[in-house]
Amino acid sequence: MFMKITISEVSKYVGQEVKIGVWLANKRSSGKIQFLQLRDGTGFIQGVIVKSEVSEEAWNIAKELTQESSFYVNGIVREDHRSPSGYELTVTDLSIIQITEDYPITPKEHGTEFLMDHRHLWLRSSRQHAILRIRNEIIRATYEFFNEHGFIKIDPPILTGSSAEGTTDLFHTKYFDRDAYLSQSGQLYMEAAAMAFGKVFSFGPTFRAEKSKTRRHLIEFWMIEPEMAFTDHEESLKIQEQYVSFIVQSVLKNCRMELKTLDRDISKLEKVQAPFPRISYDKAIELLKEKGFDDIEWGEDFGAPHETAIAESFDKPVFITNYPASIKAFYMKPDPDREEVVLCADLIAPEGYGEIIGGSQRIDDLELLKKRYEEHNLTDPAYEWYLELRKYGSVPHSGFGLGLERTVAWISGTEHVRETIPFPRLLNRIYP
RNA sequence: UCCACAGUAGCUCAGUGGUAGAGCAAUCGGCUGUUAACCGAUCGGUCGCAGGUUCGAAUCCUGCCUGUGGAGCCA
Repeated sequence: MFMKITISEVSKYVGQEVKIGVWLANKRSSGKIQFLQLRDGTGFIQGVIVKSEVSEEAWNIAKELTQESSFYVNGIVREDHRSPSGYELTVTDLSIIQITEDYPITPKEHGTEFLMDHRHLWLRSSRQHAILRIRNEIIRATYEFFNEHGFIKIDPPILTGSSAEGTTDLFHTKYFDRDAYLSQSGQLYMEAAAMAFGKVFSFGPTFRAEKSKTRRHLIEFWMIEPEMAFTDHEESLKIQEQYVSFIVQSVLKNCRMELKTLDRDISKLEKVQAPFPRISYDKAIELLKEKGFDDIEWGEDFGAPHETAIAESFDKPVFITNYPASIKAFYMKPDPDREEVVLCADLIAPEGYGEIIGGSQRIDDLELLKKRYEEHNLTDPAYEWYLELRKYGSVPHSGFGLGLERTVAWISGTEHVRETIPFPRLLNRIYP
């Protein structure tokens, strides 16, 4: 009886005969020898089958194998310098589970539309594997970091009775006889959670019904939203840079193979160590004018080309701090020394990947928050509970939101966020 | 919503007014170290849809549909 193992474990079984459940990724044959490119979800390995060394039956089965056919393979694990992974499997026997016919994704190049129509199969490719394993490592490191730093995970609702910030378009649905919306941010609920548990974080999906159509946008995406009581903006920035450094270093440590598969320039990631540079909104405007952006004026928000230009001046992620209050969310706390700007920061990733974090210190004064409600016409009684957080033991508190897919795109060096989530929801795509 | 570009074989593309093409995939055959293997053969078409111009349209014109990239908005 052979050990049933996975491809990820082969290094422990050199010289032994093992059994692996696999799919055929590709095959090259040469008359009396066949090279089977095998995958089992944990990795890839080449199986070599030689006609003179196996039964006629096994040889004929191997000849019938088509791309993505499923089968059990028996073989002896061998170290081999000719293999990219260092190991090969000398096949001794095969038993077919299913012969696949007409697998749509061939070893040749394909266009994005075709691949996205076959996303359920595209996930099997080595490149998609690498990206989604890096995504998994970032998620794993996120839990590790926040648990180590005394945060507890709190899950905000996905169905809400009103919008969080009143700015973006929400997905509308029915809640029995009433109106409801899919969450575009858990933040307001996380503020309530911070007043109950001190330091909290959420990790979940968010939904934006905006007609955004760029490489940085998804309709459904995942956010990590920490919220911290008794924490000012400065302390929040320190947590943010430590957190981002931690996930980058975790990926460097635990996803070497994946980064290599993706041909990622590792030296750029190695520089991502806290502290990160900071530039005020005022200074950023000056910097942009120096770089030839004559059209930008104080009080305007930055577009993607502006963010990229600012990020180019640094080799680490950079915080842009203290934006004008007029272009930021209603709940952000004004700078006590300068009422027209707020205590906030966006973290811009290097290499043109754009904003990955938006954060701020929140207004803790009841009267000021009421005033902001009026200015923003937030008369919906569904917001009443949020005001009460400032009525019963209000404390200084700060929080931020990190966009998972943009972070995965940056760290993995993936051009478009649609490849950083298993089944992307895009403006014109809800299939598969 | 706006701007630009694209739609021809299962896939990736060439063909820009005169007989519908190539590579890959698939099928059959050959090859004992292949790395997107290679070699030979076979199979493969509503040229996005509708209308118009023309002796003749994949090709020119109009409208529509679908997609891609970007803008705005945002993470």
